[in-house]
Amino acid sequence: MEMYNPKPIEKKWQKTWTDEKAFHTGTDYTKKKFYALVEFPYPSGQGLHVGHPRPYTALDIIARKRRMQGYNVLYPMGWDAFGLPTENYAIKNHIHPKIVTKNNVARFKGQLSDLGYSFDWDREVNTTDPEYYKWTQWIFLKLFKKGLAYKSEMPINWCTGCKVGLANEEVVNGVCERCGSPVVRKVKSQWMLKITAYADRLIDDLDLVDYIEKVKVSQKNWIGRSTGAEVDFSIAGTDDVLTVYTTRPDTLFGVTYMVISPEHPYIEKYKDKIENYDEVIAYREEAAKKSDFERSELAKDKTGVEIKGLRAIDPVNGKEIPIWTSDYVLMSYGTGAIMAVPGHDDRDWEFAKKFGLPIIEVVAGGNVEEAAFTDVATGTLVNSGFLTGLEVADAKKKITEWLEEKGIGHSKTNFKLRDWVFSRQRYWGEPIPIVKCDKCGFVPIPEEELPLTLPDVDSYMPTDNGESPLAAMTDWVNTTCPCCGGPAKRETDTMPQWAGSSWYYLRYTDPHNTEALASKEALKYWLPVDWYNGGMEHTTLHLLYSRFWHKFLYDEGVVPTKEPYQKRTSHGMILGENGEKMSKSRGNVVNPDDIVNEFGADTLRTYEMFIGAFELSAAWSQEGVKGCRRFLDRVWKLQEIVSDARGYSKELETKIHQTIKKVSSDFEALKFNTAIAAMMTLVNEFYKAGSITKDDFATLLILLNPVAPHITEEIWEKLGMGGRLYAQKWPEHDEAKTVEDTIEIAVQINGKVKGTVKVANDAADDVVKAAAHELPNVAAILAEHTVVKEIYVKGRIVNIVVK
RNA sequence: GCGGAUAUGGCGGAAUGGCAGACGCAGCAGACUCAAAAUCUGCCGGGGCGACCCGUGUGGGUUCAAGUCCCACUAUCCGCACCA
Repeated sequence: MEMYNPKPIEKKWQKTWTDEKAFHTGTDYTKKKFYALVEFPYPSGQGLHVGHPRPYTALDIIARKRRMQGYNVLYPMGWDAFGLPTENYAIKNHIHPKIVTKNNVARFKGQLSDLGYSFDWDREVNTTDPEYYKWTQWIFLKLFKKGLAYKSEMPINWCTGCKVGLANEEVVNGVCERCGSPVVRKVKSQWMLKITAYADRLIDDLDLVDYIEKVKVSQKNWIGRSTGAEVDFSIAGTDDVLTVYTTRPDTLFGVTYMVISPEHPYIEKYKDKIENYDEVIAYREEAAKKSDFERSELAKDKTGVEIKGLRAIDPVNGKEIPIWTSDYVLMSYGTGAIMAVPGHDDRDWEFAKKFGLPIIEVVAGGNVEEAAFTDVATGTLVNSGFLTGLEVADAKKKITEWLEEKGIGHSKTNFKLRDWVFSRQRYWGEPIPIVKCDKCGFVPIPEEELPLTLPDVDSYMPTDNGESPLAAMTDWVNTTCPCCGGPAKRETDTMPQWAGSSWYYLRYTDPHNTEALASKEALKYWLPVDWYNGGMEHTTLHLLYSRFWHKFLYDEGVVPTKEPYQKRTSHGMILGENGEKMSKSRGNVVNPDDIVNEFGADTLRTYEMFIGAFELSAAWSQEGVKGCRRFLDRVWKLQEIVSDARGYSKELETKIHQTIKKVSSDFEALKFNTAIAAMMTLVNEFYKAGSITKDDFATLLILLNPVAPHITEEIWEKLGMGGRLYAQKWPEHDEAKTVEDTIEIAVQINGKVKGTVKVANDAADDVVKAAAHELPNVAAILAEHTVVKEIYVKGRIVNIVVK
């Protein structure tokens, strides 16, 4: 028999599957459906990385299994192709991003094709295709018309050297990654999407879906819903109040100072009253150099400046307290001002200690001289006037009622979630379909004019003043107002990469539709996505943004479901051989092409699934790859022992049924490593038996087919099994046949294993116990001790407690 | 800082509270070979001649029984809103 040679086999079957339209998604909407989705890749210049095949293979296994189970399966693939790296590459090499993208996509597609995935390539989408982004723009217009897209002054990272806005990632330790110049925050008018309007539903509707728990937790934490109160503090000598948000209104009697963000408008408003204005402004300029992230870190050194000349009055006791400014208070959360309760908040405590501000205990239970006491479950109020003696929860309720009665505060739900900054001063993104007219303001372009295509430009560099490269295209920018017909200018910012990926799963259901983003029938049939797998790194933002858009489209009557994804799972990263993240600079990147060339695609697929627990990161091992190739070689050579009868019959039948059961359930639980281990064990058993029947082999081939589709299809054909393997029915196990005739029971004395006994699987309890007592070393111990207790766990263990 | 996760042989990892180390890699020994590779067979956590003893990051606890449950630590990794 010839040796297993994967290359021609894989090419042959990839071509056959394409010719036979084996994985073409049907449009018979009466058939039961299954929509499997993996995150579409960003087609980078580096080509495919061995991290990509992990999730793709996992859901390819599920998709292939579902087809064998009789489902109409949608398993699509596409390209999330707008983005910074392509644009930066284009700038550097003077190649149009369109061309760069086209080349990268071709490379990625070729590499993916070599891996034998069952994608329906007729449904390929590309976010940079005007026929695609036409609908991205259409969704934006809908949002705009509903008042969910608005302009606001937001800071950007501004490189003082390159004179361009930078992505957070391009800012390293406060300086520009490229030129090393300091980066400062510069305020710019930007498009925002009002995701906060959906904050409650984005949390509450998590009850409707089956996401792995840590994904739900990360969504909830990101949204960060908290309930507390807004409280007005009068400013001494003015009619004004300083409003703060607090989750601990119960600690109002413990307020010893207030802190406002360096950007707080009162600094300008009370410029004349502030005695040390210059010092305050100098501090603000210093703070502007730090990111929110750096600012909110619990740094050992808190910084801040007292605002002299401005004092606040605590509404509960009329005490006058100082107002400070510090960069740990962010303008972007709450009201940009806090009441400081150093006795019961860690950051306030640090600050008070550093600047010698008083600390008052108002909740008993800790030692506020040592540390802030923040436990809300056990504390009782002290030194708190009418709140003294109450539990924290009751005090919160009572003080909130009191504040509302007096008209100086009210309960308030707050979210950490902020509105979505939707503008980018970049070329390679979807143009925002808005024009600005001096008379009419911001005017949406008419829907029938979509797509608003990106004009070709020669230079993709942002302009010196921080505008998008599109701003330099005067022919394109100058237009007429769709409303009044007068002169108007186009919006020159583009959308972020998140835009295209927020709705791509909808387009797959009907990718060539020219009338709508997808037909009602297609959406009704295919939604929701049954199973969406992606990286943990996308489980907060991408998932949140696409859920937000979906909910909006649901409100608009465009989609029929409240949630886009019924089930969400996540995979771990593939690390380099040294256990570090794979990267060019570390020199530990493994290219899947090399593995396919040397061992074959089936080996790569098998290894990626065998490497470890799917949800955990795993280090690559070239030696481990060899082991998987060896396994496939052994499967191939099973052809030599096929005969009319099995070597041993009953035991092998039991093993086969156990394997069907385990592989079927392990695939569903994403436990591919143990499923493959079980198939390896079965192959070992086949060899031990010496001979197997065609049917035995057929069962193994079907089970292994989703993992290693080419080799199994080839053997299927060579054995003359009839038809195509991909079109076979998934096997069912017979529960009765999974039970072994005799079982081994461990025998323990005081929890220590002393030996095992073999008994019939239906042996009565006392028979098993008697057998256990007869074990020589057990009998010896029993002769010298008294039995206190004896436990028999059926089919597992006997534990005899003696003294 | 905030949020999430992880820790088991030389390595990747397995184990509904019930025989720790399945399966694979590496290693060792043997078979085949002039030889090597490949393949096949056996061994393979540590200590001890042995009966046995020790062993799942650390320290406590619950239980007849703990890698698994509880409490307190330690270390490492990932994300943090303009990377995707």
